[in-house]
Amino acid sequence: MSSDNQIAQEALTFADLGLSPKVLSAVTDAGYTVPTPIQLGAIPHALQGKDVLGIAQTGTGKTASFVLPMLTRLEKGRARARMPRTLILEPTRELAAQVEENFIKYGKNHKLNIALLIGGVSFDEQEKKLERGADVLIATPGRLLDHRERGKLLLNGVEILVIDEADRMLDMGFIPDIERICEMIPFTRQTLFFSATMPPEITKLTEQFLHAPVRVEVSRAASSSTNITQRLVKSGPKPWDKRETLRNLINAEADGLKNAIIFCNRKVEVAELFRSLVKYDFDAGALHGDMDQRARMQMLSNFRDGKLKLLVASDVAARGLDIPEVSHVFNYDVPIHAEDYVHRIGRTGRAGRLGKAFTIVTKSDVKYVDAIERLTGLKIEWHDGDLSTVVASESEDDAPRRGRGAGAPRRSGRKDEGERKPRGERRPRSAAEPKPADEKAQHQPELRSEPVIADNDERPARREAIKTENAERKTRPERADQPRGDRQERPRREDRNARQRQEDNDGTVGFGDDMPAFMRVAGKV
DNA sequence: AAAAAAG
Repeated sequence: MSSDNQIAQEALTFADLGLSPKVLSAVTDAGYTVPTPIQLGAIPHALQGKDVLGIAQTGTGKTASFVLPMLTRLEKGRARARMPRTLILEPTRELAAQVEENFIKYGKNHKLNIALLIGGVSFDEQEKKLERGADVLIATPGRLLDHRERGKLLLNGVEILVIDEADRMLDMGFIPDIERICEMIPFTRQTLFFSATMPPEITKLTEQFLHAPVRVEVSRAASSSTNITQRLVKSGPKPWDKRETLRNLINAEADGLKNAIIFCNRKVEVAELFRSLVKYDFDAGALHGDMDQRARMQMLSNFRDGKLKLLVASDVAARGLDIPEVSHVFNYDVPIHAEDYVHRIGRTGRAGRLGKAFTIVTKSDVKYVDAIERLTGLKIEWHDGDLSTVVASESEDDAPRRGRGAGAPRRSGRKDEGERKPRGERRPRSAAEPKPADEKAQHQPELRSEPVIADNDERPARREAIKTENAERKTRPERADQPRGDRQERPRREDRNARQRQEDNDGTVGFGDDMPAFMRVAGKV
């Protein structure tokens, strides 16, 4: 460990790490000169053929810390048919694709065959690539094993094995698969193993499959990072309350909001919230695991390229995805598992940038917030007053407003909202309805919110640009390969009331009738 | 109270 430190102190640029000229030139072309701590710690050892145990979050430069030495080592030798020379295991399809992009970027001076084996796409092309002999094989476990069972893949030629995001593999129940795969690969391989955390199961795995690993640990940037401003935002409990809270928040943050990921706990909510935001003319897209794979990729790349401002997503997007310059994370739902919170907000404030993370909290979420604060050891401030200042009402579903004393007469027959259209975004009460006088004081927001970086002079132009791009995007024939045919079941309501939007962003983007079918799918029950 | 990954 002292040797790591020495290397870290002496080697200050990529040129000092022992990478090949081809790799170095690609790194330089990509605009990088100074390695991150994980790269400094891992690359020299990886080049020497040692096993590495890297404990690091994404956003720390972890991917390059195995891609670059692998490329250097791959310069000697050739792949044989169906016998890949290296294997990288990733927990999600998006992460796998992201690693492939890294190999393409940094391997541009090499002639390497790269194969990406992930589910949701056809086998044919993947098999062709295997047949041709893959230098680099990047895979999610399920599809990899599938190929192997079909006899299209032999793993006994693998020289380097990378297991990435091991703790997430654990969460997702992949460990048995990982063990199986590890056992198929020769003992003589080099193993590079990465995990953000080291729960006991993972430690056991490393003891089982790593040989005298060099341990490289970098301080967790994301979890305790001070460059992310975190706030809790009070909200009423109903979907329309939360959606309104979110809209208000997005509008209030408009000046500093370059782009944002909005996390929901469930796929259904992703689809619903997405539809709602589009209806309100926000530049939004959606991403969750039930979407067609092509659409997932498309959404992600649009968001990454800045063609899409808001990405409504499930936790498929919570970990690992490397999207630089996400300015905001909104937790539309408080994550049930506290660790997920850390991963979600880690999508912003990356690479030393400033980020903001807002979490919408209803009364019933308080216990989850407590768990998050316990985990992170931080008390998260309220954005504009805590829940005691929100409408004191919200017993389950009725109670338009529990004015104290003689309650306002309930509207009869409104016990369940069966006949109401939740999609209509109607609010059960008027926003202008005054609070009882004795509660007014509490209603004042604490005027101590953080300063916002002012760059509003460029904003309108930027918005226009985004709208234009969005309009282009929606003309893509996205639904061509959509298998499910339940679009017509849902009555369309295209008669928008003009009063729905008194905001300035009435440029009418959104999908309207062009909304791709996959967006609707998850909303079905 | 979930999501993800094989189909």
